[in-house]
Amino acid sequence: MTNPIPNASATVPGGQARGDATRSRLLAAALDSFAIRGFHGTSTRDIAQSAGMSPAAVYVHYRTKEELLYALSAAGHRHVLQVVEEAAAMHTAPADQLREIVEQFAAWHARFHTNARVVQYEMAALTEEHKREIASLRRAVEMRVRAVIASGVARDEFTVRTPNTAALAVLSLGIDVARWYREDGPWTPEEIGQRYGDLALNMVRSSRSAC
Amino acid sequence: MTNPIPNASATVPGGQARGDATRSRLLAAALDSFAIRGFHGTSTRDIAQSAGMSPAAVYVHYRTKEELLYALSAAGHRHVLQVVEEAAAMHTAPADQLREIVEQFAAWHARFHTNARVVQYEMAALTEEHKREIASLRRAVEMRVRAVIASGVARDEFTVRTPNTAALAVLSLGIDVARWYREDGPWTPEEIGQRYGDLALNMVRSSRSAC
DNA sequence: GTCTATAGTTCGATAGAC
DNA sequence: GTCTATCGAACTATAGAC
Repeated sequence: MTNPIPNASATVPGGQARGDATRSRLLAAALDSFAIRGFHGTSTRDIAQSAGMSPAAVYVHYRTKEELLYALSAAGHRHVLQVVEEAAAMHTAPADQLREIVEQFAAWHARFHTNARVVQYEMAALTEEHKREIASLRRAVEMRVRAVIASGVARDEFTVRTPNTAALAVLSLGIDVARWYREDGPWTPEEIGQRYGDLALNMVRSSRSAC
Repeated sequence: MTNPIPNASATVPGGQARGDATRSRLLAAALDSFAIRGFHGTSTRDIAQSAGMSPAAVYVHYRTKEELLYALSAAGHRHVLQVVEEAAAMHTAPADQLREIVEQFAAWHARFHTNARVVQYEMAALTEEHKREIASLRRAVEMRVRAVIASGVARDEFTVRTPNTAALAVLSLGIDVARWYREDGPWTPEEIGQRYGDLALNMVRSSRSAC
């Protein structure tokens, strides 16, 4: 799995390679600050200093601070949607699909927790137009999870009585990982994914109804 | 259930009643702004204007903007801990206790979603000392949920293999309500509580193991 | 306890040299 | 594309009159 932030060093030689590398450094610096202090708690001077350049140099690459946030939010949202789509495509049985989706979704929020914090908690700082664009990516993720749960219910493999609420709930499990995850914590992203995948399957298969 | 923000109108006549009423107005104004724009996205001028006073008048009642945040965060945390303790005390069977806790916890995050947002997403803006004090209240909530799940596992009423992860997960369900809840949404806080209570019970009683 | 006025700092963003 | 220098606005918080 690749990093959600496009890296200039992966682009073809020549062309915009050097400029792209600087943009990547800026994105990485902004991501760290936004994740720790939030968009409004971060100054453009903070970002410039982390990226090793003057405050003015930032504006050669991004016209506003919000544009930096948008680039990070969009890249993260597109990446997480791709991860969810690929997880669903790996299986045909709804139970396998749901487990895989939750596993990858939760692991993503741990592995890329700084980007995940920006994705999940800084949407309010986007311009209205950017907010709308991001919202459609989020809708796509939710619809994918709803479809998997609905198909499991239709096949009588899931017994949950409120499938759309269950979709929201399994997404909440993964999203909240971005809030509490610490790199020096006791679990790896993969372990978190596995445990949450199990719990999510339990959620949609009520023990009462199944017995 | 009372409001998490202490209201001056409930205090005895005389004494600090008038001053308390002004403090309550300030707290309410700060809460609204912090919930929508975040601590760093809110200026003391915003708060003063919402409360109908001059920017300078704020400082008669609170010495810093952070002190306002701390008052809101502490009141919210103390309230949610009380709600969880009372929910646990209502029952003796772990299944009933867990359902009641999750029901009340999730409903609280919907009913008091502005306070919940401050409680869950603005901790980083507190001073180190205030952060430590709040952290101990949060620990108390988590330990209470862990104890209920552990007792259900000990009695073979719950079959979950990772009880502490399950405790974290059921709390995540409730906490994330603060992020997505809208007052004009399709569900009442009570409905959310009931549905999430069901889902949480499913989580700790794996259908596979039970059958 | 409220106000007007403002000190002193920091903010986002720009100008212009190299 | 980077820098130094800075503009104009907004910020937290305080001073002092009433």
